[in-house]
Amino acid sequence: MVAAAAGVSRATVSRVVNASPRVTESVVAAVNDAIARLNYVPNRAARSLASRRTQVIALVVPETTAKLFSDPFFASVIQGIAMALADTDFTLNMLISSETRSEKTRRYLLGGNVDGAIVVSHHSGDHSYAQLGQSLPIVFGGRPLLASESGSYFVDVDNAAGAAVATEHLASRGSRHIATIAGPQDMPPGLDRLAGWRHALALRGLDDSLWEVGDFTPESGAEAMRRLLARGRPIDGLFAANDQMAAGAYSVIHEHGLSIPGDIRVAGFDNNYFGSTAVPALTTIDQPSAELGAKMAEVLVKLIERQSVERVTLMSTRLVERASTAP
Amino acid sequence: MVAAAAGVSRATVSRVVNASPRVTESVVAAVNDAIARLNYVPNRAARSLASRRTQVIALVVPETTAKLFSDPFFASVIQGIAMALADTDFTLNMLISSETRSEKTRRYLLGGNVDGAIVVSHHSGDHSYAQLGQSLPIVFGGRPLLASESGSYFVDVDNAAGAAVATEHLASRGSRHIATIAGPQDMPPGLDRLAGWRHALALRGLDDSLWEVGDFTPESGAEAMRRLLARGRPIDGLFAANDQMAAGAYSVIHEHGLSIPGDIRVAGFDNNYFGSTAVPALTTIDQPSAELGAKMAEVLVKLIERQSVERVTLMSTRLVERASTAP
DNA sequence: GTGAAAGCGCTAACAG
DNA sequence: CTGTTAGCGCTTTCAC
Repeated sequence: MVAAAAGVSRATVSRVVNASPRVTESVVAAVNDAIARLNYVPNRAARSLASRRTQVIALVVPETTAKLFSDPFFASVIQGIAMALADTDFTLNMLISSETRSEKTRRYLLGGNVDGAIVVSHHSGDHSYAQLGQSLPIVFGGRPLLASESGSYFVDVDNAAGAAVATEHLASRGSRHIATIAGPQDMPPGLDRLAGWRHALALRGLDDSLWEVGDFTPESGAEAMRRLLARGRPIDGLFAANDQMAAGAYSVIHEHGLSIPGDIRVAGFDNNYFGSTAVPALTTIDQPSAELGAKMAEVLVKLIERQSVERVTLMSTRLVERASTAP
Repeated sequence: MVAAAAGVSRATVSRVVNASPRVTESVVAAVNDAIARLNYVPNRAARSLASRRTQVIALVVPETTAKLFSDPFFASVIQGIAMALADTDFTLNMLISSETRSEKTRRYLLGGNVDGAIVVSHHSGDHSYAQLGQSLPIVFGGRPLLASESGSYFVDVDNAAGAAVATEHLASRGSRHIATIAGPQDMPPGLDRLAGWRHALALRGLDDSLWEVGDFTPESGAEAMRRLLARGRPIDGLFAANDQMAAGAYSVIHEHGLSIPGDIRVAGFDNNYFGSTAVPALTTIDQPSAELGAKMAEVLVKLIERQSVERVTLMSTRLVERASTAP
């Protein structure tokens, strides 16, 4: 180790690099100076081999969700993770784990190649990696679908609260027959946003039977809207569980010669450009996606460093009012 | 190394793991069996320390492009990289490198922490990391802006050809006064798409003075369209250098009481949902984004393994015809 | 507070 | 073809 040419031993240099408290100040300065001068960069491999810590965090992305990236929300979450980690000594290792290789992923994770993992999936309820949580620090994006897996650490957005806010907003603007296009009922966001809609209607004493299920795609939103209108009952408000489905619903509403917000006020959830570029611009619920990712990274790092952390972190949402719910 | 309990030496196990050709078949079988039985996973750190190869590839993302992820094109490129790498033993390490830390990134890359790097940026012409190419295998996404940096390896989409195809398509549908909203003229895609538009018009002997520059955002597209219309000259065709700007132009065209494609046929570039969700749906040029990423990974891996590769790889585009250019 | 010595788990010559 | 012998560059007891 050349830096030892700073007049000290390799061990001391190591201490300085690792910010050990028990090193004389003058020595620290001398070593740091030498490090800068020699352009020294510690070798990660050697370091982890000796310390038995890898400084690597895995980002597990179930491949069935190859579309993951095409969803701006997740892209943003991942960005948040990357940004948060950039301030630490941890490195991000993306694992696209297809179903056929999930066993391989599992072994890789347990093989001492990473210090912890972040699991992000469209099927965020899928905590099938939850069991690993006992052998390796893991943080999930999204609450588990099953209560039985509630032992895991996770960061989630408060879906129910957000949905309730959007619904109440529609009501406050005057809508009385508020329908919803819910997400898949086997995914927590699908369930929770429907529950939030119900909750808000209950508080107002409004009817909560006007709901159809979609799969978060624009097409499914259009179909669901078609089914809702086919019921022949009055509808003057719509809460779509995401902006994509709201966009799909838009086209059907227009097809039927109805206007937004004139005949039907519409609110979505996610705040992405499906909503912002729609005409009229869509009122929606904004999720702090990058912050969510950053929080996941933060929780994981604490977990790895054995600091105490909450098992559950819920991030709050924000209503973004736009033309689609004008009074 | 427990697997040595398969009756052979550590060295032999190593050979089997690394698929060395000179090992007796029966021995290979025995070792593999033991590996499976003992659930053995090689330690990456030890491996790279000994072999002096890290099996890590850096994905460098200049942070000035924090919006990088919000662009579906790049998200898809990154996905392609990740997918391609999943089939190899290489691991992806994302580096969000802010300007202030670019020196740190540089040192990290040269510090023996990675075997190679992929640089992806909005300012794809920025090959400021190009110099590193001499000490470390590097592949860039997008051609360099300066010819002087042409020594680097890069994978790019054939922007000029795509733009020409879109423009010729407008002409073939009957447009004779074809304008363009170009991208920034300090970015290769901005330059090349403008050049492609010019080229196509030249072949037809059409006027090529109708152009304005935008910055790839919808807002800039709207402003550019406003300026184009303000010229007071006839326009019956528009090629926007990306779908976002085309979307921006849409609103201005409609504001002016003009119809698409009735009065003006419009074509974009990128094929993302700005175009597919626009009304009428936008004819555009599709880029094989995921394949582009995959190709970058492939080229880099070959470079690392000292196989021969082309310095330049151009991927071809595809015209996606939609309502905005109906005859 | 600092140095010396002993590995971390694996690969890479070099002999056999 | 396979075993032996050395390290890879760093952290970490354990003395001093």
